Amino acid sequence: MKVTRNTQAKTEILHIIQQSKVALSHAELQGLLDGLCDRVTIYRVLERLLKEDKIHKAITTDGVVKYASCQSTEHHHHNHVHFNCTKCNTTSCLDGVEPQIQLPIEYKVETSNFTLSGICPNCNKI
Amino acid sequence: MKVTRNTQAKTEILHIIQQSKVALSHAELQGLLDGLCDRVTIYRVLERLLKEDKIHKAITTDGVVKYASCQSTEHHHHNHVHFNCTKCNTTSCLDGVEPQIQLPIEYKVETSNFTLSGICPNCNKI
DNA sequence: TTAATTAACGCAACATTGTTGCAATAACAT
DNA sequence: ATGTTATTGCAACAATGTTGCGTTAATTAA
Repeated sequence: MKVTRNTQAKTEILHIIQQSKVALSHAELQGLLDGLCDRVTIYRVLERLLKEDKIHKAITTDGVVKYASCQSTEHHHHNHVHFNCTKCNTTSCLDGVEPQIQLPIEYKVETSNFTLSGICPNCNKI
Repeated sequence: MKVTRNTQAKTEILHIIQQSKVALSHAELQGLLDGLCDRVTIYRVLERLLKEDKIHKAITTDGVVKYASCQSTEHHHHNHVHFNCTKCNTTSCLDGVEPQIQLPIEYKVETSNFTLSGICPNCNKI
């Protein structure tokens, strides 16, 4: 694979993820796409967008994989925190928040996933 | 459900998890149990052990759910870090390590999942 | 020790999520 | 416009997780 093509599915999926204020699961994307493309295509497009650093993955505390767009212009900076609200069931990036971790140097970290679960400010008000 | 019973399956599953130095997935447990009980029973026992705070859940950076025993005598203290080695494919608790996170007070945190992925000290030597 | 109660189990069936192979399609460079 | 091939759709499968229900066995009480 040398060139990557901007197909209809890829364009639309990226657009949806970029418009969304919250991270979306495969199933949620499928719903929003409303039959534009096949289930399998969604998986493959997401894989490609991840590789191209256009989106990143977040995993909720119960193991659901969600996707969000990369806001920062600098890539390789995905060690921010995600918050999953158990009331409205949304997952969103806490962009400003960065965890400080001291770990033995013998560990070589490649990727990370920090997810908090609880009640978001919006649901807390109600 | 009022009383919880110490069944053979529950006893053995907890034993395996407590003996293990690494966190185990459902599939790994099933392999180790070698037909002692049904697949479904493993799910139900794990659920019960979680509720009883005997074990805790860790989710790897690619969404695999793993289970580990709770070392500390104090419960409700599960915000430690897990490390997932991509080489030997093991997930283990970094017991000493605790992430420092500053987040807006409006967030009410209930559970958390911090997982790092990369190369563990053991595999790094080789 | 035995009998009664019911938590927990096994099994079957299903739902969801993710993967793979392959022929058809559609981006895109020329 | 045409050729190349990345990407898609479809079908089939694998893995993971859930649910209902009749049976089994852990525990309590007689």
